[in-house]
Formats: sequence, structure tokens, C-alpha cells
Amino acid sequence: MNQWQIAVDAPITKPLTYTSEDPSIAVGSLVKVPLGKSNRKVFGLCLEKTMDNEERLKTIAHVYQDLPHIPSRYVDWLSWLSNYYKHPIGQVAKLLAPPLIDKKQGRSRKKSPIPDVEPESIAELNAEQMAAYKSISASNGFQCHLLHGVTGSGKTEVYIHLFQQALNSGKKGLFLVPEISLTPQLLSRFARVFGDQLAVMHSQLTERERTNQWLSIVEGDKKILLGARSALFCPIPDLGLIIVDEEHEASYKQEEKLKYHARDSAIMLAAKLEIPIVLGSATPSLESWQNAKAGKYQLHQLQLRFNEKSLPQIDVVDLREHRPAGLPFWMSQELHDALVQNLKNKEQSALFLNRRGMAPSVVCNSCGHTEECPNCAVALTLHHKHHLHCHYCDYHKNFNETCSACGVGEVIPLGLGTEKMQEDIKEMFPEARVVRADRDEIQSREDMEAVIQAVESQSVDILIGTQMISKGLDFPHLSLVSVVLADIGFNIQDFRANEKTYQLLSQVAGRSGRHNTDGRVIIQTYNPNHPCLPFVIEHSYEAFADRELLHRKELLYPPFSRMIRIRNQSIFAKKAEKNIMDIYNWLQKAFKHYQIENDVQILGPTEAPLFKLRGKYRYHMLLKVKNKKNIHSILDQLLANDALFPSGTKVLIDVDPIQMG
DNA sequence: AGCACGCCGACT
DNA sequence: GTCGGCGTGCTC
Repeated sequence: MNQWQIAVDAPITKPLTYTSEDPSIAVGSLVKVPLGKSNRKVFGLCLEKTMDNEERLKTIAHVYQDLPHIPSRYVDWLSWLSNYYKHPIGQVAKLLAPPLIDKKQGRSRKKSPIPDVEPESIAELNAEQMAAYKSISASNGFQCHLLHGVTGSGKTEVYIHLFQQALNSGKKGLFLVPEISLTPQLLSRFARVFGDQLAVMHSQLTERERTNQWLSIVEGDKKILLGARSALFCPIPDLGLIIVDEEHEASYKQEEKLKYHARDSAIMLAAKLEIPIVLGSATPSLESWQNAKAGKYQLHQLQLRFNEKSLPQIDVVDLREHRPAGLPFWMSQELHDALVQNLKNKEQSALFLNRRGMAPSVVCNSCGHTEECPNCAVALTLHHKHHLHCHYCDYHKNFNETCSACGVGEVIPLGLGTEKMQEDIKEMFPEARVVRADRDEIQSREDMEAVIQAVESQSVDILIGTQMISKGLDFPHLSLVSVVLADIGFNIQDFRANEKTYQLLSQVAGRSGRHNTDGRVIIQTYNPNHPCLPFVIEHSYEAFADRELLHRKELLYPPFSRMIRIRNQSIFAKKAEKNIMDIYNWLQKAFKHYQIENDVQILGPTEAPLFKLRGKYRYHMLLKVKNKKNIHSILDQLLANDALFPSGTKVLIDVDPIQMG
């Protein structure tokens, strides 16, 4: 009797055993199997054939004959993902299948998500790019490359040449980008170069479109897949090259379900496939930088801006010394003058503020009461003059100017958001054409496209925006960029705070003066002595990274240790608190038992930074792992211990966490 | 995640 | 007596 280990789509850690005499079944087959007392049919993936003669096994109900087998190296990789990130194997397996696996393959040729553009030949590389290209393309087998190139140095050109080389040798390519930088600009660039060999995968596609793209790269004639992190799960046959652009981006980490890091998982996949992988960034993650310094990754540098423009001039303005004379509190004389100048010269300016809305909080001027969300322990944000909104759940209510707590005081909006900034700007420069790009204004890819189009066609003078405008965008006439309140970024308080601040500031700065005009950047802050600023001003990533790595080493933070975050939540704070203590005590015993007390340090447990979110109370602890030995097996034992997972509380394990909230 | 089992309250 | 509430537990 043939037995198969099947990863089934259910929250089960281990595979289940089924039997089948179907000769077409092999490792990597996509199947349906009966599960539970009702024998409902669920998705499954064949992991391996086993020989033990178990009795009373159920039989595989269906084999998807029309779909190809998942390559066995992808099956190995999936087992690694499940074990490393502690996620049920069948639910990882499902990610490798096309989303509409049960729908008839009506490959509708309606409208392709790939734009129809004029073909374009590949641009020539400059000497620096050519050197990087040559040394990367010389590697064979698994090798991880770090391409460190300043903003505007033309990393994309190098990528394109590398993909072209992969195509020439009959291989396919995978290009991962952060969701936010999968802009229409990038997409049409790749469409022009690779024509009908290009497939695309991102979250804005419908399931039908994603299925079509999946089929076209997995069993069709497409050769290059451009996509956000989920594209990593397309089992591409003959994959010969993976490139991860903006590898430092936090959005490569999925924060729910399978909490994988797409960059790290891509490296593991490349290792299993024995192919090269390229990580690209102007501000590499310290993990990758350290690996390059240690010789684990090959480092390639692009230090010139492609069109030989110099990097923009960066000025820091101390807002504490700024006493507005008819200017809003957030606008310094320097910024004002620079904006006036730019308007006069008909050049474009961008104002960056990482906060949307009219005011981040509202406070009573009599009793000091702050309007808070009833579901989350956060202040409500004011939008549109009279709307209070929670940025963490969908709670909202009307803004009442009389305090609801004391009944007499007047409720005052406090602080600055993009909406208020736009209002102030309109008042100061009524003739200026202003556009705002934040999540309130930009709901879809089309909206973003419209903004880009407006800026490109120079029908905008001042662009105001959040994160959204901080990366990827390339506007020739943008010559002034301001980080209006850099302090908002300074307030992050996990060990990556400096890294994130440096990255954000230099990304934003990189938007300025990319083409014809000299760029200028004005960083406004109440903390001009912030340790990151000198490095940002000097554009000296390496000096910043080396200093920061020294700190990380002293305190044994990643990349000199691994972190594992254990978080739980319950509608009852007491329940969650007891549960996290139980887990803590259990872990301490386990570490003693395995004699690794000195290899793992437990930080906490404490209330999570967002103690109450969507009506649930949250606690967490951080394991700082100096030596990985035994840690995964201890986590497996923890997960198997039912007493630590009482009803009414939910426990989550996050391996290599990025977000600590 | 489903889905059944099971053990208490309000109905014919 | 039995219909159905949703807490608990298992899935080859």
C-alpha cells in the first residue's frame, strides 16, 4: 500500500499520512484529501512517500492532474519555512498553489495587469555598473551578493542586465520589490525591456489575475516574475536568479500568519536551488552589511549617481530656535524661503511627514482629557475638522468641541498631520498647485498613478505625503525635499530605531535633485543632536553602519544574536498576564534543562508597547538568542504543550521580529 | 480553520 | 422529553 505524507490545509504542525494507488502522484503533487469526521475535502501537498504499513488510513481524494508538481527543492524549502517560522506546514504549502486552484482554468485574456508599452532596448552600463554586473554574473551555484548603491546610482540597470543574462542561458528570474515600490514607473520600465516575457504578482491583483500570472510563469512562457514578497511562493521552474531590491525594507517581513521575512526566505530558497541571489539597497540592513563584511556575502558598490549628479545638499534646521513670524509652527524661515524660491523657479518641492490627518490627538484645554479609542490604548486622530479616527481599528466618532469628560473645556487639536499641512500650505501659497499623497487620499494603484502622472507632467508645485512618497519615486523636476518633523521617526524605541531613522532620512533625501537640477534637502527637527544626523548629512552609510554595528555588538542585538518574540493576547488582561508568566516559567525551566541559560536571555515579559489593541490586552517577551542550538526544538515542545495555550488567550511566536508593537 | 461532540436552558 | 446554545478538542 502506497502511503504519502501530506501537508494538509489545517492548523496542524505535522503532515498527515494518506494512502493512494494513483500512479501519477509524486513528491510535490497538489491534492485534495478528506479530513475530520465529516471528511470535508481540504487542499494538500505531497511531501514524501513512506513505507510503514499503518492501518485505517484515508485515501487521497483528488489529484490536480492539470497542475505541475511543485519542484522537490521547493518542497524542502517549504519544510524549512514551516519549521523555522513555526507555522503549520499545510498552510505554508497552500501558498505554493495558485489562488484559484479549484476554478476551471478560464485563462481569460481580458486585460493584462502588464501595461502595453513600446519596447525599449537595454541601456549601456557605466564602468562601475559593468564591474558589479561582471563580478555578480561570474558566480555560479549559490552565492549571496549585496549590491550597495547610492540612490540614483542605477542599480536597476544592473538588475536588468543580470536578468537578461539569465534569460540568455535559458533560465528564469524572480525580482522581488517592496509592495510600495512596485510603482507603475517600475512596472512599465520592465515591461518595455522584457516585453511579453514578464509576469507580475502583487496584492492589488484579483485572485483571477494572480492565478493567471501564476500559470503564465509556472507553466507558461513568461520568464521574469516581478512582484511583492508573495511572488516568492510561485514555484518557478528553471529559476536561475533572484534579486531582492530594497532588501532593508521592513515590509518584506509578513506580520501575520506565516511571519516570514521575504529576503531571508529568498536566500534560503536560493541556497536550496543552488542559484545566485542579489540583495540591493542604498542603505542595507545591518544584518546584510555585517554578512558582507564577514565575507559571507559578496559586496559590490555603486558610488556614483548614474547621471553624474552629486548627492543633494542636506541642511538640518533646529525647530527649537524657530519663533514663527506669521509662519505655522512647523515651518522654519529656511524652508519657507526655499519653497518661495522653488515656486519662483517653477521647480517642484516635496514635504514629507509621517503622519496623516489634521491632528494626531485632541486635548481638553480645561481638564487635560485626551480623546482615546475605546478599543485601543491610543489617542484618536482628528480628520477633516470634525472626525475622530483610530488609526489601529476602524473606530471613529464625531469631534465635539466641548470636552466630553468635564463638560466645560474646549477640545484643542494638537500637533501636525499631512492634512493640516496641506491646509497651511494652501493658505500661505494660494497660487501653488498642491497634491497630497497619503492613505486617506490614495486608496488604489490608480490613485497613485494619477499623482505620479500629475507630478511628472509638472502640473504640481508642492507634493505633500507620508511614507508613500519616501521611496522609489523618481521625479526629474523635484529639487527640494523637506522632512518636516524628523522627530516622529526618532521616537521609535526598539533597537533598530537608529537604523530606521537613517534609512528613512536618506531615502527621502534621495528623492531630491535626481536629474537636471541640483537637489536640496531640509530636515527640520527639535533634536538636531540626534546621532544619525551627521551621517545622513555626509551621505556616509558605511560610517553609520560601522558605528551602529559596534553598539549592536556591545548589547548583543542582531546581527550578533537572533531574536524571537513571544506575544499573547486576551480580552481579559489577567488571563493574558497569567499565560505569559506560565510561558516564561516554562521557558526558564527548559533553558535550564538544556543548559542553555547562558545562551538565551529573556527580556520581559511585559505589556506590549500597544497594550490594548482592538479590545485585546497584549503582553510579550523577547528571547535574545546568542546560540541557536536547541532553541527550535524547545519552541516545538512549547507549541506542543497544551497547558500553555489555554482557551481565551492567543499565543503568537515571531522569529526574527521586526515590529515590536 | 471547520466540524462534531457534549452538556445545560426554554420550548412542543 | 428534545431542540439548540456555543465551549472544547481533534483532524491520518
